[in-house]
Amino acid sequence: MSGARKRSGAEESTQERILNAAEQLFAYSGLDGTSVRQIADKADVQVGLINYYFGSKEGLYRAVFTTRAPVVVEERRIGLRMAALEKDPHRRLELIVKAIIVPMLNMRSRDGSNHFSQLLAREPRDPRSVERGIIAEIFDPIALEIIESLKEIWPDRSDAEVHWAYQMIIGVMMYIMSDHGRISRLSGGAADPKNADETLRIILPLVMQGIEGKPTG
Amino acid sequence: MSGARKRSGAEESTQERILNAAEQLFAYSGLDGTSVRQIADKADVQVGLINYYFGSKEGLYRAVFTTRAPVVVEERRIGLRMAALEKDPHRRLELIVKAIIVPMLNMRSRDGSNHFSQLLAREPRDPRSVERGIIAEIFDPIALEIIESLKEIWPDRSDAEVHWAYQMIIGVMMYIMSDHGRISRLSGGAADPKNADETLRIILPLVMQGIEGKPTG
DNA sequence: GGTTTTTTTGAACAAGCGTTCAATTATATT
DNA sequence: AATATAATTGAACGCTTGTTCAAAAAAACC
Repeated sequence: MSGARKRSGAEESTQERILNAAEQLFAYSGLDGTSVRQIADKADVQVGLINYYFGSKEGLYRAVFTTRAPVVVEERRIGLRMAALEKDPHRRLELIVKAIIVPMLNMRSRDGSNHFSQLLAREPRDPRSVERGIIAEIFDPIALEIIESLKEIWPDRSDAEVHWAYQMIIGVMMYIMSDHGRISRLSGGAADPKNADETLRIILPLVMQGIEGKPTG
Repeated sequence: MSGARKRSGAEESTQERILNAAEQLFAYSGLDGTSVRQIADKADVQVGLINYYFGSKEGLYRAVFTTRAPVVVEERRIGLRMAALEKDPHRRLELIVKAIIVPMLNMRSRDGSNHFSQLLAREPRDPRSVERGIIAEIFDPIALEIIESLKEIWPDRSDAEVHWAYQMIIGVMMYIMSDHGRISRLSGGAADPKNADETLRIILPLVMQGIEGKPTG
């Protein structure tokens, strides 16, 4: 039954197998909709090992984020540093927006963690996410860095204006990342977020125009 | 124990009490995170009555949508008809965008159904929502009507462009509706979607500018 | 006022849940 | 080779899950 256990040279550790299975199932069915036994089955592992390695089901949930999220955060940080080198405000802004969106699109097409983007889009939409504090812990710091970068471009804008602009970028991106076929269904296939390049090409000017004009007055 | 059972003249029926309790709990904990016993307790009702009236837990979940959603859909339809009377393209577009956003904001501040907006923002973010088909059944028709209205304003835009513009409006709105304090937390209270008027005042120009410029070229 | 239908009760059902643990096997250390 | 540590097994724990159902109460009907 074990199937793909010791296939290639680089074999997965037990923890990794559990994390991969958990990522996939949590992304599809959520924290409550996934049972530890489902995860254990998919990982080809005994149920007890989940508690042995991760303490609890929620511990495993948290572990998925702490192992996967740093990749996105680091990519964003690099993009932000590159943006800081650009003098032209318009181009600088575009680089900042790209620093936010591109790591997310990358993750979607990356082999090992294509499910994590769904999970990540899902988590902050859950009211109980606030209690867990995962998003606050992992993503608030980089979010504040991004907002600081935006403030440098817009010294005349108020805090609220900058924050709302930021939220608009995140909002559009998150919405598209968490789409499960409705966009394609409604448009008869004309618009499809599965295509990463196309999505960026369309979304970028939409977002740029939205946030670049002076909001009030 | 029963508490607020036969208080005022207009007393709630058993079904209504179950629906209200379900709406609230589903909004906060999701379909899987809510148990029928929690709902029964909150509604001050026997567990069996949920299956008696709604067949199953998912039947109740579905019933919450079919009883609450038509209000939003109808408000949008009315807003769309009003927009059709406006000749100026810019103002027409603004009325269409308002027809999308305002019913959602209204629902948030309405007494009986303030939790439904959270539930509604949550449902399409669940991958299994596609299997349930609730969103497709209830909201696809009005969505297509809105897109048709947009096409009338933009006869030169491609299907994909119009659909992406529509998705951007919905995306920003949904993101803000499903926020659970992060926007306020990050901005130190400067930006807070709890304030409906303020939210519309800020979001409207952001979205308008985003979709009004010609996307490609 | 008696009869039929609807609603409510209270309890039970089997199945699944997350977690624990002693016993066993494998790996690393000395 | 003997010992100590880590990983895995297999089964059990108590509890909650959604659903069912016969019996009792209430409401509607003729």
